[in-house]
This record gives sequence, structure tokens and C-alpha cells, in this order.
Amino acid sequence: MLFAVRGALETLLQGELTSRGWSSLVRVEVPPRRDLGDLAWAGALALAKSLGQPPRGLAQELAQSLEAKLQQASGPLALLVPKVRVEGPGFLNFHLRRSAVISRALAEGLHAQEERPTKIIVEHTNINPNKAAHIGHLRNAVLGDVLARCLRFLGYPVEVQNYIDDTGVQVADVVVGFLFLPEPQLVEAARTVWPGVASRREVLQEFARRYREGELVNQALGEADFDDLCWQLYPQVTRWYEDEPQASAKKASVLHALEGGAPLGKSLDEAVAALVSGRGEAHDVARLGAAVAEANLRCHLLTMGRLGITYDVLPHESDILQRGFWQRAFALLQESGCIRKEAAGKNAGCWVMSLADSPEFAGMADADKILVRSNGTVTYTGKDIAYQLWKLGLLRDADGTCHDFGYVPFARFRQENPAAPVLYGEGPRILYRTSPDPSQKPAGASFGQGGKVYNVIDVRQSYPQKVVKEAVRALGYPQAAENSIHFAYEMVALTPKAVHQLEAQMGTSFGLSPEEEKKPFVEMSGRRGLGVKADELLATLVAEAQAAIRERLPQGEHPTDLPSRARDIAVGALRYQMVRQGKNRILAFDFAEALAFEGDTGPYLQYSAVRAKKIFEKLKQAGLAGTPQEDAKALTDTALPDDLWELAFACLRTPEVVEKAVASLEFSLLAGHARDLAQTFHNLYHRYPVLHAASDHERVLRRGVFRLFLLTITTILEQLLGIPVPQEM
RNA sequence: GCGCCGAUAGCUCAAUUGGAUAGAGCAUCUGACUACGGAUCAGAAGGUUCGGGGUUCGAGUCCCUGUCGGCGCGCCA
Repeated sequence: MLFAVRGALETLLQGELTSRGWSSLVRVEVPPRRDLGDLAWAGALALAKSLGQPPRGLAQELAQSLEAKLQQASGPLALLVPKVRVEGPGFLNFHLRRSAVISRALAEGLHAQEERPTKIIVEHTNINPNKAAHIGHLRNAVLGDVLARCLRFLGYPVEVQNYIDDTGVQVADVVVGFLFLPEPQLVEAARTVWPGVASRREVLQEFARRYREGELVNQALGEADFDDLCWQLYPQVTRWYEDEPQASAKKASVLHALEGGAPLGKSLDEAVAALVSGRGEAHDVARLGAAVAEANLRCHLLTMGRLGITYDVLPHESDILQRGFWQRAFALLQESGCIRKEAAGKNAGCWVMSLADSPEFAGMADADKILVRSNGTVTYTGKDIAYQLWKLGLLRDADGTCHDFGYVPFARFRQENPAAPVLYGEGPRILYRTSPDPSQKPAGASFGQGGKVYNVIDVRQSYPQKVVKEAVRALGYPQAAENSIHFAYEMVALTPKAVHQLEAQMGTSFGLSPEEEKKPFVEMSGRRGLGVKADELLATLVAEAQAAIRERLPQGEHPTDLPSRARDIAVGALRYQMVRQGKNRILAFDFAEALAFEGDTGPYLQYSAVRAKKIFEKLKQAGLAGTPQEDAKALTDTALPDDLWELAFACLRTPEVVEKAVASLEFSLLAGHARDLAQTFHNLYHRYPVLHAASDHERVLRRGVFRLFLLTITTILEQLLGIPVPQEM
């Protein structure tokens, strides 16, 4: 609704200017303080210079003529008070008809939803399936999830992809651990999760059994899972590499086996039987690798599901290999002539793409990017180009059809409301994974071909992301290149203090160097086992939230829904922390800050929503709840005090804030907006009782504005930020 | 060396992308009614927006330059 008023006002202003032969940028803005007005135009200031006249005079002239027009206006402009003020150095300030605007909003809802045709793909999470997720992955997933939610709010069809690198060295490292790490070390790592195992054979058989029985993942938060076992194992393997001369050969052979793919017919039990008897072959190793990746993936899905994060499809690297995505992309790149094979020089024998023509890469010493190595294998960036082309619907076969995956259901799930935990196992929704057989196309399983693609990856991947974008451009798709967007954000790191707290808690040492001790933060590292695991942090948060609820409980009360309340608060605190600050700022993780529930935190926002809900519950009990229609009617011909209007107006700006947040990929704007709303509400809450208002008139005014607030804050929290609003706190 | 990012209150961060008096939280101090929940609210104190030039009606924001810190720039993934 505000959009409409602003648009109409801009058109009106434009008309006024052109009729006088003037030209100036016509952008209507919102003044910083409400007492200045609701909308403002600063164009007279710029105009004054080009015309050589004082800005206030110009503004005055325009104001008079605008007032005349507004008096007879209809449509959106009729929502403006036909009185235009000139203030400051020459701002034109406008006021809205307050009650009319609010009653319209109560009747129509937050924003009139317009369907937008462009399909948008958001790729996020993308955790290597070889160990538990840590808080760095959480920032990625939460930002990606909030982006997807905001895009849906704006009316776009959105597809969320979670890319699974199931054939890379990271998975290979863990497989090496299972097969070749000296037995005592393997057993030690495995026992942290499976206390009974005593040998390599038992570890592998236990894995196969649990895989078969579906016991690798615990629904209960806080129980150790398979990904926790890998978290222990992985650093052991990397340490072993350092002083084992044969390690790199083992690693290479496992990697090669993984790339060969797992046979369809063979079970993990059979593969493990072959491996423990020493008769294992490459495809048995591949089968084991696939199972390791799948088990970790299921753990990750559960971790993210606890935060209300869902996906539509899981593209697997193994399927990209099997389906020959790279071969197809390679052919397209050759046809377009944007890659060449080097005959001599340091890149002799490699296929390279030249970046020298792109301004983005100007000044680079070596502006060539190798896509195919001299041994004929493709680089990661090469595969990424192929994948990106598929996402954009540009990976075409010779006959012009899209080169595509097959798809098979991976899991069923349900989610009770937009911010509820995701329950895997059964439910109406299906999460698909890719398959190497393109004939597998279940009804409703159609993916890729996005008009716009957001890749959520941290800022350190900027260079390869630019190369991928450049390849799309070089293939002759400048528009698609523009629509390939790298959503870059800074990493999550640990303060040395946080590292020491971890050490104390786990009884180990990460051996920080003296230089690291002096730094403001230390990078997390799966290879060192250095990091805060996502599930562990959430479990700690839930425990703290539970303690906080108990503290506030009246004597003798024992609510049955305590676990779900605690969960909601923990998720709110965690998700808010991830979106609160700008994307370009390193998140230096601090336990005290993460566990805070007061002040600028998720629970503060949740509390404001719970309070607002409580007001309406009490009103209902007293038979005074009313309806939006009644409030709208009552508000129509009344003067609304400034402070109530301030809250209402801020609520109305929400769609504009979402639009801006998406355009700039700064979701801290949305978080800040929500906090401002909550803060304004809390203040009014103290000053303006609704149930015990002095008069019916006052009650209806407050009730109407608070109703709008409740609607707005609930939408922002549950629908956009994915933060649940508990019944009670 | 080249490129990207950051530097704002004691600490952690905002600031409608060039607008009007630079705002929050934490920490410190003071106060809040038999009222719909005190995870709250009101108030005090805290600032040469890293330094130096420039652009203009107007700069925390843009340009140049310097300092400090972080991260990229593989035939790794």
C-alpha cells in the first residue's frame, strides 16, 4: 500500500516538474523522524543549483500547486493529507491520513501479493558430507534460508538446492580413516559414539548394521550421531597423513574409487563383508563412500531441520559425473571458442579459459584459469561451470533439450508451520535427490532452469565464483551471467577465549600458536577438529533456555510444553544472531553473546510477539477482542496520536524493507527493522493498557494498532526470519 | 605485487545506500504503578565516525592518499 502511495506521488511530482520544464530525480523517501512527516522529497535541493534559485522558494511554489492537486486526488493519493510542508533547507514533507491507512491495512493485510514469474534458485548449506555441521555452516544455511523465505514473500517461485559433494577428497579422507588409519586410532575415534566396538572389522560392521537399520541418526538432540564420529575421525586422518609416507597413495586410490561410482545392485553389507575380508574392490570402496556421505547428509538435514530449514532437491556431485555434465559443458565451451588448449608454457597440455578480456580480472598477473588439467581431468571450477549452466537451464544437448539429471525421492517430511522444526520420515512433502538415470522423473519432480540463481557461499570463494560467472558470459549469455549471483558473506570464526572454553569443556587442546593467541579470532578448521558443532550449540542453548524459563516461572508451576518452549527460544536466539549483523562482518563467535536472551536478541523479539498475543487473549476472555473489521471501522474517522502512528507506520514499511534486504542481500536490515518494531511496541505496551483502557475509544485505537503489530511481527518472525513465536515464554 | 572486505561509544554492532539532531544492545549508574508477564520500560553517562586531502546545498557513506587488521589470487576441493 505504501508502495502505491509513493509511486503515485512520484508520478505527480514528475508531472509538476516537467510542466515547468524542470528535471530532477524524483524519489520519494521516508524522513528519519515521524514528526517531520511520513514521506518526503529532497529534489528541490538539487534543483536549486541548476536553476540558480534558492531551494526553499522552489519548494514553496511546488508545495502550493501540489496541495491543490491533492485536494482533488483519488486513488492512492487520496490517502495523503492535502497539506504539504516545506522544512529544513527545502524538503517537501507529506503526511498520510493515518486512520484511513491503518484501516485499509487491517482489511487488506500486510501487502497485496503479486505473483512474479521468474523462478529463482537458491543454493545453500552445501556441507561436505564427511563430518558434523559447525556454526560456520549455520551462518550459510540461515542466510540462504532467510533469502529463500523473503523471495517467496515477494511472490517469486523459489527452489532450494543443497549441493552434496559426495565424491571429493573430504569424503575420501574419512573413508581412508575407516579403511587404513591404524586400528587403535580408528577404534578410539569410533568409541566416542559407539562404545562397544573393538576392531576395524567391528567398526565397519556396526556402520553397516546401523545403516541398514536406520540407526545412524538420532531424532533426539544432544545424542551423538554418525557425523560426530566422523568429526572425531577426520582430524585423526589428517594428522596421520603428515607422517605416513604411503598415505597419499591410499588417498588417491580411494578418491579414484569414489569417482568410479557405486554399483546400483550392491548393498553396503556386501561391500563391507568384502572389505573386512580383504577382498574388497574399488566399487566396494565406492559403496562405503556413498553410505558415509549419505549418513552424514541425513545428520545434516536433521540438524538444519531443527532450525526449520528445508530443501527441495539435493544435487549430488557423483550424478554430475555420471551424467557427463562436464563433457557437455566442455563441448559447449569448445564450440563457443572461449577455451583453448595450451601447447607450450607453464600450462602446457591444459585447457584454459582466458579471463584477460574481463575488467573484473584486470591487473591479474596470470589471467588464465585452468579447467582441464594436463592429465585430462577436470578441475573443481570446471565442474562448477557445468553445474551452474544446468541451474540456469543452459546446459543443452546438441538437439537443444536440457541436459538433465534423473530424480528420486530421498525423504518425506512435514513442517507444521513456517518456523516449526522439520520432521523427516513421513509427511506430505518430498525431498528429492538427483539420480544418474535421466529416465527417473517422478511427477512433480522438475528442477533447475532458474531465471536467477543465488549461490550462498562464503566470501573466500569469490574468485572461483567470478570465474563461473565469466564462463556463462563468455558462452554468450550476458543476461544469465548477471543473474548468477554470488551471495558472499564473511566467515564465522572463534575468539581465542571461545577456543579455550571449548578446550576446557572437552578436556583437549587445539594447540593454538602464539600468533593465534594474539589474534582477535581464529578460523575454524574441520581438519583440526576445531569448531563449535551446530547441534552441540543448539543443545546448550536449549538447556540454557529451559533454565531461563524455570527462573521466571511462578512457584509450583510445571508446564508440560517446557521442551518446545525452550526449543523455540533457542532457535530464535540462534537464528537472530546469524542475521543480526551485516554480511561483510566476520562473526567472531562468543559463547556469552550466543547464549544471551536479553537485549538485542531473538527472545526479545519473541517476547514482544508473545505479549501482543496475550493482550488479545485477555481481551477475548473479557469479550472485548473485536475483529479487524470493527477496528478498521472504528479507526476511520479518528485522530491517531503520534506515538501509536509511529508503530503502525513502521509496520507498513515491512514490504519495503524486505525488498531492500533482498536487493542488497543485507538481512541485517530486516533484523533491525524487527527489533525497532518490537522496541516501539514494548514502550507503548507499558504506557497504553488495552484491557484497562480509560475509555472504549482509547481501547479501540490501541487495539487496532496492536493488532497490526501482532500481524506484522508474526509474519516477520515466523515467515521471514524463521523464528518461532512460542505460546508462552 | 594485484584484488576484495573491515576500522563508528569501554565492548559487540546499526545507520533507509549522498539527507534533516550518528542510533541500539552489553557493561556502569539512577528510577518504574497491587495495570495485558520485569526476557520489559524510563532516564544518566559515554562520539574529532582510523589519519590527511578532495567532490557539493549536504559526507560515517563517494573520489584520492596513508596506516592498521582480515581474506583471496593453485593443474587443491
